[in-house]
Amino acid sequence: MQTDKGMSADVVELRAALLGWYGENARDLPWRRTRDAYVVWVSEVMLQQTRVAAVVEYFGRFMREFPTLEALAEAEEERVLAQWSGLGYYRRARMMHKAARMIVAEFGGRMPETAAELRALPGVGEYTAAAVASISHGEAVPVVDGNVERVLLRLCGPQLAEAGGNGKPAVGALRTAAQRFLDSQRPGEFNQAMMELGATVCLPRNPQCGECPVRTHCSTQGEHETGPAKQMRSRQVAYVLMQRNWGPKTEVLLRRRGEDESQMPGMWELPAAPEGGLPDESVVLTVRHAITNTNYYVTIYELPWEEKRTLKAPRGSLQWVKLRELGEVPLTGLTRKVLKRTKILPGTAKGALA
DNA sequence: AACCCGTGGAA
DNA sequence: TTTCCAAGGGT
Repeated sequence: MQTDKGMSADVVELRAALLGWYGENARDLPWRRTRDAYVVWVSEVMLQQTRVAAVVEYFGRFMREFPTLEALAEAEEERVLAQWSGLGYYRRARMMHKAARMIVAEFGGRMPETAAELRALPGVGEYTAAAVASISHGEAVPVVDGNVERVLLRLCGPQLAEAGGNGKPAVGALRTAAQRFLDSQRPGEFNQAMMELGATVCLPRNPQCGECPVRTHCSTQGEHETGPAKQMRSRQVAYVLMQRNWGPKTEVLLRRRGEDESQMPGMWELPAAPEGGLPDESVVLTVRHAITNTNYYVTIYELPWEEKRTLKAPRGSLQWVKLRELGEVPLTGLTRKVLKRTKILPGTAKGALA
C-alpha cells in the first residue's frame, strides 16, 4: 500500500475532483443522514443487488418498525420477513435478523466496528463489511461493487481489465486499484462518491462522459464491453384466488411455502391450481412475473371457497387470512402483485380485471 | 467457480 | 413486448 506522501499528483487531483463533485451532486438519501452503524448496515443489505428507488420506501418502514439493533433482534422472523415482503432476496432478511441476534448474544449488543469483524456476520461479505466500516467508522478500506468495478475498468483501461489473464479482471487487482485511489482521510465519502459516479454518470450503457468530474483521468472515455446476456427461460404457472365472507371480514386463502424450499422459504403465496387446469371462465388475471432468468407466465383462477377441498397442499399449509392481516404476512412479490391488481390490496391496479 | 436467489423500472 | 440489470452473498 502506498502512503499519501508517495502518491502521484494525478491521484491526489482525482480524489479532489471526485469528492468535490460528490459534495455538489450527492443525492439526499435517508440513510445518508446518519453514520449510525446499525442504520448504515440495514441500508447496505437492502441495497445489495437492489435499486436505490426500490429501497427508499422499504428502508423508511423498516426503520420505523425496527429502530434499533435490539428491536430487530427481539422481533419474530416472520415480522422481519413481512417488512421485507416485495423487496426480494429474502435470505438477506433472514441472515440480517440472525446476525442481529448474534450481536446481542455474543457482543452484548455492540455492533462490530472493523471490516474484518463485520465480515464474520452472516450476510456481510467483502462489500458490505467495507461499506459499513468506512462510512460509519472512517476505516480506510475500499468498496468494490458493480459500480466501482465499472468505474475502475474505465479509468484504468485494458491493463486492469485483462489482469485476470482469462479475459476477466482479477478481483485482487480491482481491490488494489480501489485501495490506491481511496482517500484514506475521507474513505466513507470517497467510497460513496465512486458508487454515486457509477450510478449516475459512469453508466453501463451511454456513460455521460461530458459530465464526468474525472474524465481527464480516464483512459477509455467510457468504452467498456459488457458480457453476453443470459438466456431467459419461460414457465407456465397457475394459482387459485379464493375468498370467503364479505366486507371487513373478507378472508383470502393462502399457502405457506415450506422452510426447505430453495425459493422464498416460509413465505406466503396463493395456492397452486390443480394440475389438470381449470375452465377458462374462471381466469381473472394473467400476468408475467420475472424471477432472475425465468419469465413466469401466470394464470390466476378465481374459485368459490367451497372448492377448497379440490386443492392439494401439505397438511396445515393452507390458511384463511383476513384482509387486515395481510400487511403482517410475508407475502411473495408475485402474490402481492396479484392481490394489488385484483384490488384486494391497496395500490396501483394496472393490468387488473378488464 | 458457476449458479442460485426477487423485483420492477428503464431501454 | 422482452430484455437488461442494480450499493452481493452463500454455496
